[in-house]
Amino acid sequence: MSNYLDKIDAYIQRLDTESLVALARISTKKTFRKGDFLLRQNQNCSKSYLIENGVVRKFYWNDGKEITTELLFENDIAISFQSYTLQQPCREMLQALTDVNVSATDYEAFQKAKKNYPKLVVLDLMMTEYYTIWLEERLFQFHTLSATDRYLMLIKEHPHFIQHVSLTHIASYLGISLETLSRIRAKI
Amino acid sequence: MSNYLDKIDAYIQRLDTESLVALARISTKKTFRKGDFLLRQNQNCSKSYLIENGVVRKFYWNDGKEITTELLFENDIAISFQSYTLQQPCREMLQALTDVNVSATDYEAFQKAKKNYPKLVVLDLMMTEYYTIWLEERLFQFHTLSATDRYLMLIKEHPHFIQHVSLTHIASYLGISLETLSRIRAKI
DNA sequence: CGACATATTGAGATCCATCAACCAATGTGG
DNA sequence: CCACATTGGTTGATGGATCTCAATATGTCG
Repeated sequence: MSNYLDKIDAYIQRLDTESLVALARISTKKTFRKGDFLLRQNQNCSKSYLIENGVVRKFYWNDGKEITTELLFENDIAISFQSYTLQQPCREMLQALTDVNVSATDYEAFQKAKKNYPKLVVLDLMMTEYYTIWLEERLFQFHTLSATDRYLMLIKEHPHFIQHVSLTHIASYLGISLETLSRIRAKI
Repeated sequence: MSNYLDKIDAYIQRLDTESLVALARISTKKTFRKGDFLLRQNQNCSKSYLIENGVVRKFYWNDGKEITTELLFENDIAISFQSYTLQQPCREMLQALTDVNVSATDYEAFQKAKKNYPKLVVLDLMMTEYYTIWLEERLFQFHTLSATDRYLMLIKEHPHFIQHVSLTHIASYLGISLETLSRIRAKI
């Protein structure tokens, strides 16, 4: 899978100057403070945020509880996919867990740029494919792994999560209670 | 969400003749008998199958059990996404649950066609986005809903599933045991 | 009919959530 | 600088949801 990230990276390197300039022109640097929202509930997700440094969490409210669905770090792209794609109000919010620097790209501007620079459509497709494969893997884990196995998988695949994110959010991300996570960790 | 299917459909209707012809030229009708495999484990998923009629199930083996991940009907596209996209051996298999007629499109031929007909890239992106949003919704259900609620959601959103697919496969699709599903149904 | 797949039901075990008490670290106002 | 509140994490007791194993229908097809 990280091969595929390399492939996307290589594709960007090989892009013609015009496409790259067009992309740069619609992107702007932004900074968020710890606790700030990049995207609030029920807003339209009108921008995609490429994280340059810092940590962002994606979550929604369900039954009075926050459910964390994604933890985003350097070089990850923070969007609420459904809201961004359909340009509808979002269920999921994006919040900075640390101070965060991003490169923000406007949805409408990107759509226009894709019309003029078809290679950006290919890029969009590749990035979407990458996210889709990630989703499939995550669904696989929920479908077949126990709480303990999901945690073991997490520390194997994303050891840095533990250092940068509270156990409360990790537990929610794994779909288990904080108490259960605490017990799993104690037992290992 | 079905709005988005309409949007994809409208996009296809508005495609220029050349793109449509190119697409038609790389697609062939095929028939599978009940029980046949459209795709076997560890094969490369080298074709996408647009189902014209019949039912197909996507599943993989885990810990000696079949895990059903998707149930596909008329107008659905049957592929193993990761295998298709990365052209790697697949974990998931595709099997016909009934006699099935499909329109099969070769992966390589489609990649070439996309180079010559950029609108097909847009189409590919739209279909991928649709699948991705479906995956997000499914993950949401695993993340937050109980077995009973997942079943209720299924009969609400996909009432035809019950008529065409055995409870054994439905249970697996919902990530619960056949016995639990049976009890849930008895209680309602 | 017999054989095989499919579904139901019961009993017991296991996993995990919930509720509650407690602890440690950090921050804040006086 | 202390008292206290707040946040984040641990631990224990209990109950509920779901799984597993086993027995028993029910249905289907040669």
